[in-house]
Amino acid sequence: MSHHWIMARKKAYDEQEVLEKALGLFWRNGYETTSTRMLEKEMGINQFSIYSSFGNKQGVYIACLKLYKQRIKTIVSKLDQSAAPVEGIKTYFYDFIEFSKDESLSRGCLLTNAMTELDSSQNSDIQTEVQSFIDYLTDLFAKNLSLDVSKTNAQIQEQANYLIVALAGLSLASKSFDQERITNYIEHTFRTL
Amino acid sequence: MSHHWIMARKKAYDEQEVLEKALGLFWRNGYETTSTRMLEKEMGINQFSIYSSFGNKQGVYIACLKLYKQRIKTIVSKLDQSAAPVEGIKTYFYDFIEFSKDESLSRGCLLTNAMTELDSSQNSDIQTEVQSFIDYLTDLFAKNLSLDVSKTNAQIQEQANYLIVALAGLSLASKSFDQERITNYIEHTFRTL
DNA sequence: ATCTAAACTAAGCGATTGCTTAGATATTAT
DNA sequence: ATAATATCTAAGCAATCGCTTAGTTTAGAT
Repeated sequence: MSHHWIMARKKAYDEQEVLEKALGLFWRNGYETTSTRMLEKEMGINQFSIYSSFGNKQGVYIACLKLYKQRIKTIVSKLDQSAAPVEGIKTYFYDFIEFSKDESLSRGCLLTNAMTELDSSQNSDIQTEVQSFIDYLTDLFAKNLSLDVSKTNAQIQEQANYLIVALAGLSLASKSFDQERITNYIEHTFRTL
Repeated sequence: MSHHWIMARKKAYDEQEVLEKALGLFWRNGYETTSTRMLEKEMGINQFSIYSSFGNKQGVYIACLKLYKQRIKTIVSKLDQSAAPVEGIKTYFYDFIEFSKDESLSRGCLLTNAMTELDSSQNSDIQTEVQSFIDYLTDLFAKNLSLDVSKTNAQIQEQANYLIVALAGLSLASKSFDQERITNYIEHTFRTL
């Protein structure tokens, strides 16, 4: 019993590295449309390896959602550190558009896409993953809005709620409408704040 | 050649009637998730009948899109006939929420759902079907806004563009956010107009 | 009554889905 | 070297996909 056999062979791939590839695939195609064969091809590893690393298809997807959150942290923390009330959020909107751009068209937000595509009754793990980010971002919006000391708490909550819905809407709209309409939408959105 | 054999046996179902069932299914589940077996069960007719009436799965879907347009005409024509600038559109937003409600949660807009789910490069027939409605509705918005004679043409175009994006956003948001947040969003949306 | 053909039922088509498994290969501790 | 075992390849699993087809039933035209 004194001898234990740990690691008989090294993994030929880096889990984080192949996840990046999977993220790109899911982001472009959505969950259902992406098959395990496509994942296999894109990630460059065998199905066996995928399942041994992530359990199942949903496991890969959830790992991608977490990676996505990590990736978007760049612009989120920029918002977090902004000292400009309202303007910081507006900048986040534009940063988001840039962040989710793929060639000419946008892929939208992976989290919003997940929310739209997957039934809310099923896939509660995914739903939790999305909801927690929404709540977190709403709080950040509220925090930024409260930099304007003339606003009441009630106003702040109302405006933060408004903006998070507007952002979700923007995510969808950016996938179908042209840049001019999007810019017009953002500018109009912030006109009341 | 003088005799021609028209109709050897009557259809046991009404095409419009079974389409209503299919519409409900597609609206709840989306295109990909809805299988031909599910359609068979819901429509109450055999796959053979489905394919002989509508060609293929996409044929059923497109017929449903057209039926949907027909159904939503109730609230669209209400907007068309409205003499109240801005307020008529706001009413349309609320009417739309009511129209797409299923029990407690919304199913969103079938056309917007189609736009989101289906790749814009593929399914050009579907894309055309959706786009024509968007253009039509944008024109109606512009027409309503122009009831306010103090607005310039440029303003009208800008605001109509803003509102159509906001409506698409609302369609998505209504599927995930609670009624209070939705109401708050609509009220805020119309504050600048 | 008989012929013709559209509308039905039910079985089945090849392709693809998510996932597993048998067996070869590589790496580490003894 | 040898034994042990995690990781690989590649084939294959049952289930489901969109769609078709063979064969029966029903109805109108003669």
